[in-house]
Amino acid sequence: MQSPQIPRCIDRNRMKSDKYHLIIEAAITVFAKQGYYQTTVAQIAREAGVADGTIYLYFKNKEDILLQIFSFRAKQIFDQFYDAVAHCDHSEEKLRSLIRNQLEAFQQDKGLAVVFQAESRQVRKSDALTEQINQISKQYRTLIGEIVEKGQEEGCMRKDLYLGLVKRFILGAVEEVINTWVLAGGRYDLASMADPLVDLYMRGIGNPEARPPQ
Amino acid sequence: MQSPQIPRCIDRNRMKSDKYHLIIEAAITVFAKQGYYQTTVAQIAREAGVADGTIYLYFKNKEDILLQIFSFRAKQIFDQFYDAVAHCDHSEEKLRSLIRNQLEAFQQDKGLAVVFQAESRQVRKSDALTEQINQISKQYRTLIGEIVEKGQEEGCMRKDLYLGLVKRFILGAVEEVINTWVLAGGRYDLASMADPLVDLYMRGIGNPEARPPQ
Amino acid sequence: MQSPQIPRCIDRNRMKSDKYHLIIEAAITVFAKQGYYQTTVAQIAREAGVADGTIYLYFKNKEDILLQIFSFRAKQIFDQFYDAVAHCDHSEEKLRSLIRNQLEAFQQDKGLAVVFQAESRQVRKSDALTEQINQISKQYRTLIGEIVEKGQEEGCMRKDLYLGLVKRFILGAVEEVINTWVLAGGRYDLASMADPLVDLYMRGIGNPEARPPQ
Amino acid sequence: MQSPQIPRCIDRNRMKSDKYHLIIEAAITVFAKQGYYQTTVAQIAREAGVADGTIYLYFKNKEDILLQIFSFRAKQIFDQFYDAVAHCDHSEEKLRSLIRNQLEAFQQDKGLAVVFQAESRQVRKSDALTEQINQISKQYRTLIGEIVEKGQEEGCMRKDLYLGLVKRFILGAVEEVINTWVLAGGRYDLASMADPLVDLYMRGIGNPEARPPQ
DNA sequence: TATGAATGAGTATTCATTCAT
DNA sequence: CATGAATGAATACTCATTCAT
Repeated sequence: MQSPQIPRCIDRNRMKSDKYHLIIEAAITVFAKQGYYQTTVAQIAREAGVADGTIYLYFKNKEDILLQIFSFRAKQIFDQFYDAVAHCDHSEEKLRSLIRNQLEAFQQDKGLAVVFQAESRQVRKSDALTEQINQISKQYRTLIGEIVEKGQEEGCMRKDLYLGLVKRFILGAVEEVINTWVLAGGRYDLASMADPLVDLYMRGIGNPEARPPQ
Repeated sequence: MQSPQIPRCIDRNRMKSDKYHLIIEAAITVFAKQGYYQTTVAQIAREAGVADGTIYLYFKNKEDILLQIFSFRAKQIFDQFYDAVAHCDHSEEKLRSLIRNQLEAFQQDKGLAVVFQAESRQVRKSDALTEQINQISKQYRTLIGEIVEKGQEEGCMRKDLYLGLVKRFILGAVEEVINTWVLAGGRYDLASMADPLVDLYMRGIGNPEARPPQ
Repeated sequence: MQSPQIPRCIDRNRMKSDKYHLIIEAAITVFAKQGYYQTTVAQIAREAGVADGTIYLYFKNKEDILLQIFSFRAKQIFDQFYDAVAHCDHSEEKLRSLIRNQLEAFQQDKGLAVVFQAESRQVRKSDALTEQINQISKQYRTLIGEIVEKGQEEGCMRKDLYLGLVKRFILGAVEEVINTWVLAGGRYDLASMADPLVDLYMRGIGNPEARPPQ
Repeated sequence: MQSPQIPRCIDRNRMKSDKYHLIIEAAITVFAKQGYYQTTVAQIAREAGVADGTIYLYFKNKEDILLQIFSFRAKQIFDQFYDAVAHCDHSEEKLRSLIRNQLEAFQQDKGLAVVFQAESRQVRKSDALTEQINQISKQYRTLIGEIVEKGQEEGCMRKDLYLGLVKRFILGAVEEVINTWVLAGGRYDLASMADPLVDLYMRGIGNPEARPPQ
């Protein structure tokens, strides 16, 4: 489950004390509190309990820390999503599982959620970072797209849908739900919103009784 | 082109030469391109064609420029929304009008859209700014809430809805649609997505045929 | 005599108070005392009586200061050499005038002499700097070469000379004389060594009496 | 603290594997390429194939490496000079031998030549280093002085010479010849310049035919 | 001895802000 | 009002040196 991609680190027991993760976690904490640009490298170092210079043994520069957060931690999370989706048969179940997993993941690591929400929208800090972010969200959208297409095959989802829009529709709503939770200080149960949200995805807000069956 | 609502400014002749708007527009342009923190005051000044020091005759500091963008320009826009909504009878029409207006507004001023998308998610630059942003989005959510409640009264919207979630559901989706358009470089017609999007809001992605009528 | 090449500076009266020269002189002083690498930009600023940031209004970076010293100040000096040489008829007089001028110039600005001696030998700080230094010394060697060739025509200098070696022979000796003077703290009259040195150039150290006239 | 005078080390087997020389040679190589201040201790360590910390088992600090290069390697070389001079009878031969030896020595170790040329001119890195450099060049000048004085006794050198100037005259010329060779990338035969150079020392560039015999 | 991860003091450079003109 | 030269506090990053292993 844990990150096998860490450079020059094989021993699983050492991993927890590894400075790399210490710094990553510290950075998430401070980025979440103050934002990337408002955070100094010295603050990350202090939070991690290491010297300023130590950070540069594990990261190329300040931006690289953010890049690693996105590439390493995000991948960890999105792998979970894939697993969760794979274990469901029905496409509506897949969607429900995906949304619940996403809400749970962010609920478990609020700091990471904050960093994602805040920094991924920022304009290009660098090409590498932009690309990383784009790649992640593209993967996510692809996953949603696959679920919807499967749902159309199964007949439980409408066939007259512009897929690109559906993806944004789903992604945007769940992100806003997370965002609101983040801005509220994470004080309520985020995961419990999965089912009502999926209900909205599926049925919308319109009242079918009021509509003449077309 | 020039903003008629400047407080403490009555003389229309002076207004055109007013540096205030020049700087606001320049700031939006540069913030949109580079983000708030990556932008220097000198860049804004150059873009506006004024001296660095001149900016401090109109704005308290760099952050105040962003604050003014949110408070002044945003209010301008959201006033339009209110008007648009007020001219519709039916609540679904109100929602449709709101979404279309929002997409049109951002399509007309892509720079502003970018700044909104990017900077409003950033954690506290200052209390004043955070408050400003919160106030705007609260107003917007209130507007949506009113529309939905009216729709429930009219019977065209489901009554079994958690209103807080519906607001995020609508807001998140439209923002993501805008965001995608921004990231794509604003190269397609954004406003045309209003109707399909509202259709998704109303009907969701589920296929009612496949559901046993409950 | 004064630098007409200063950017955006036409008024000759303002020139003396110009920060550019203030910083150049300060840098020469501090570089001379401590060497380029041992000198901090803050020290130059303090010596010049300006703020640290002011330096970057006139110079691209620390290295650019050294580059300007070489390109601007050195050219000033070498122009003098050309003048001095041009005013002499006889080639031995030209050589004598050149050497005396060089010794006088460095005597008048010991700091500059020190910087030249110390930093011009250093390996490539940058391509621009290396090129600048090479260009200067090449000009100087060309000047010497012309004098020697003229001397050969006039018959007062030997014709069986490898010109490249002669240049180094002359240049090296005078530089070493300057260098010794610098290391001795500049406490004796440098210019007075011109005539004895040229005597050595012309006659060498050998005793012609002891030689069988060939 | 360790090993200041390696030459006295008798055990030949230890010497070859001795890290001390490995590091000295590595340092010369890297100093030659980049200059003292531009070189990091880590680079020397990598070039020597040892760990960074190992260097501090053999040298007090970075500067001590340079000090050792000057004191240890330079002495090695200047001992050769003494030998070479001692084996000549005639003082002109001594001078010739000295110059040829110097050129040969530097030709054989271009790196060392570069380091000498570049770093010895630098202003005080430390008192110990300055003193070391001064001592070496003083020894060299003393040697030259002795040769010249002997030449005066023998009658083959002029007696009307200011000895201090003669020393600089000889030293400067040969150093410039070396310097030029270094800057040219060491691509031609340096040692072959010894005889023409000594010819210049002895006879100068003047044409005795043109001079009225005094 | 040998290692190399960790340290943290030191520095070049940027940039929001001021103020004399 | 307008300017833009000057300021100097703030900060990312480097690298000589140490020390636990």
